[in-house]
Amino acid sequence: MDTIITRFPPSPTGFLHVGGARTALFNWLYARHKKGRFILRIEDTDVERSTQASVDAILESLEWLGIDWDEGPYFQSRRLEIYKEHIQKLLDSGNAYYCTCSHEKLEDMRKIAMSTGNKPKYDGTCRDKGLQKSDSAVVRIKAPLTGTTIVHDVIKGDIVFQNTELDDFVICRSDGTPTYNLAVVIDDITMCINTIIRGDDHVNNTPKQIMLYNALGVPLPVFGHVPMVLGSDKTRLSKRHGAMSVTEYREMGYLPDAFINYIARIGWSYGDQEFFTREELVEKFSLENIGRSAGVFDVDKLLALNADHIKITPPKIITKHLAPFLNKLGFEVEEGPFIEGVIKTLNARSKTLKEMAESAVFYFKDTVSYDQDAASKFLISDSLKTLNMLVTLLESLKIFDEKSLEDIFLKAMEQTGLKLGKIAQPVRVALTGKTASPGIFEILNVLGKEKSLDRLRRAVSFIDEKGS
RNA sequence: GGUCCUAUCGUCUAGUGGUCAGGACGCUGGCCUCUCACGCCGGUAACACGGGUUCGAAUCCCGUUGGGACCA
Repeated sequence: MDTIITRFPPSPTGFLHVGGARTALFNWLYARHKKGRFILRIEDTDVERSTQASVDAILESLEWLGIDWDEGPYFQSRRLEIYKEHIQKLLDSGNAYYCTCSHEKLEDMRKIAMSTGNKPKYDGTCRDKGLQKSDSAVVRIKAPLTGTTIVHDVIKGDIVFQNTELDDFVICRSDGTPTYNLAVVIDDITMCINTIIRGDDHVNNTPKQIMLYNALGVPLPVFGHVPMVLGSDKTRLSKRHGAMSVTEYREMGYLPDAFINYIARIGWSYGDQEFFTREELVEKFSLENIGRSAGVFDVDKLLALNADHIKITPPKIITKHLAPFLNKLGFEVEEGPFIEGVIKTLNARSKTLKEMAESAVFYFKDTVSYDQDAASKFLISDSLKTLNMLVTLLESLKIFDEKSLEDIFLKAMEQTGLKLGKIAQPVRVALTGKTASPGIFEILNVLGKEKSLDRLRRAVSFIDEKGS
């Protein structure tokens, strides 16, 4: 079998959005699964709206998602000569012709067609005139007048279009620039793309493109149109549905692997499986399992998947992703056992990295700030005796690990006759300032003897001061 | 308006003529427990509608309705 070659061709007119990311992902997954090639092409023929900033944003997003490309990025704006060459070929072979119909004439044509209830399409005035090139001439394709054009879609099945619905569309404007469909087809042909997976907003372009392949005498690629990703109200995803740019998801604290896991599962499935690592996605992806109907983007589900990925991702890797969030809160992160220990106490408790960073703050602060309610409830004179006892017991502790810490608390329970529940809360507030936190043995262990003792002593003096 | 696509719990989906219509998220009851979580056990909830085809349809066909996209 031939090498599978797929591509992702974004227009640099904005950031990479969720739908585009999924299209890129599907093409990438398919290429990787088939050990083929994945090509990135920037469709920047719309000079007015294309910006370098958008190109940068798109590349940055793809990199974050871990979608790498084997060729490119190619830029359409630098390929004008190639398009011209092929347009000339079409002209030479009689499959295209020059047309000098004016805008006004075209407009009239459209109005008449509409008023008589017909389709607004070019009537073929110049089709057989054999016109030569001139300043105001555009180039039109000579479309078949009868019959049907069938799109053999691997996802949707055969889609039949009546050729009478199509017309001699323009492939080259009077200024010599190619139109969208022409440029796409020439690019796909010259880049040897044999599998085109794209959003189903492109299905109506496909018959036109097939006509171009036929006119050029080039075999058709495999087409697959994936259904759209919609917002919660089932309309096209837009700002009012929340974040659209994939970089926003990075900023909200999602792991790239969780994000691709989630977007892959909109429209694609593998039996009952919900959770996939990147490797599993590559291994199990197939075009056959892409569904036919549009899917709604559900943040809750993304969140749940993110929590699952955070749970199973090794702390060392989480460190890299978490660091920027901690930095933003004003803390420097040093790779190593401390931060990894912190992560181990928090990874089952965090749905996002942002949330994890916020929960980790108490580990980094030199002096913990007590929540008012927590302090007034637990840092009270009743707790003084236990707190002091724990300080003494901890001071004498040689080996500071979770096991011996637990023994210490057992001892304190015996001596005070209190249950762990009673003892734990004041300690928790002393250590974290809050009533909700990871387990106290874990925290003590991560903090280490000195910091732990500091915090307990400070709680003691806090109570003393308050009492006097 | 025309063309095209589409229709299983609120959401993502499994299902390919015979299943108590399964899973996940959400919501919810309980267990576990040093708090909060995690985890575990249970519950809630769907085949859009109407005709066919068939001994039998979520599954096949045709309409209707709904949703979406594209073109203008």
